[in-house]
Amino acid sequence: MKEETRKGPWTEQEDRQLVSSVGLLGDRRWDFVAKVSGLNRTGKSCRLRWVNYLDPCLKRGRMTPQEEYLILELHSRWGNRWSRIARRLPGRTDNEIKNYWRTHMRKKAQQGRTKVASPPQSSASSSSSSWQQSAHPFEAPSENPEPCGAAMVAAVREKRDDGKLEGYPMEQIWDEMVPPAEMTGLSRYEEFCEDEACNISCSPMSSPLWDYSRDTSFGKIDEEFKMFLPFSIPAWSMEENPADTQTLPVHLSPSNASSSTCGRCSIIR
DNA sequence: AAAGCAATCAACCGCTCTATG
DNA sequence: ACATAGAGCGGTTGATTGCTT
Repeated sequence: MKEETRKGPWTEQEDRQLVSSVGLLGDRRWDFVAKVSGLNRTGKSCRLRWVNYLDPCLKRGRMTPQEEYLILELHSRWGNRWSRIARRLPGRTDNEIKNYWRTHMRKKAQQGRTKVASPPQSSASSSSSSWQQSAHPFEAPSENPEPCGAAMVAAVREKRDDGKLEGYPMEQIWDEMVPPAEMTGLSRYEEFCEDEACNISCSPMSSPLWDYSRDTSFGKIDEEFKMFLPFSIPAWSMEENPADTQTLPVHLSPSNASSSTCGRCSIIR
């Protein structure tokens, strides 16, 4: 009988195990990492934990206005392509951005959309003229009847999805919503048109063991890898009944798990 | 103080994509 | 060309936290 893989929240112990394993094995081949680490988790789960929480490249804390703006802008262009958007926000994960969008931005967009969809009869219709007066996209709508930036984007998006812009040129939209240059450091169209060229990403963590591992069968690896690990592996995965939870003799933290440089954030790790 | 509600975020699920044999 | 496994992605859920009444 094989023990079921663990689910749910990660413990500190598991985190440490994963960090040290990734430090040694690299952040690829997650099934392998999961197995060798002795964690009773799926590779998928390990990857997620690393990517969304343990990776030293990650930023913590609130989104900055610049980041907020970028998210808004990129979402208007790419839709729910979270990972793609995340590549433009170093230190932020797709999951984080996705959550953020769901809670903050979508709300804003919806607020604005409602206003756009049903403009006050007395005003000069929902034409571009009213949008032009709106303040910075991230200013809260408050009593201001004008749609916020998110609303503009939402409205524009609806039109674009249609394939029609209905006489409202993108250039104009950009002019209305783009913040001062120093805010994003981007040059609008050029910046976004390059698209896939923007591969700001962490290069996979290299590991001396890595090349070795990919050519080797698990059966063989199991024994051979034990000697590299800073903690003892229980009978674990190869046995029917992985026994104890081992304690780590090492003091590993995300910042000292390895000494390679992260290409995405330049953090020496 | 406590109950109810909303917001937030970590984690899982199912699907698709990609690399490899 | 096809099958398979692993990785990645987006959507969703559930637990936790913070706020309001």
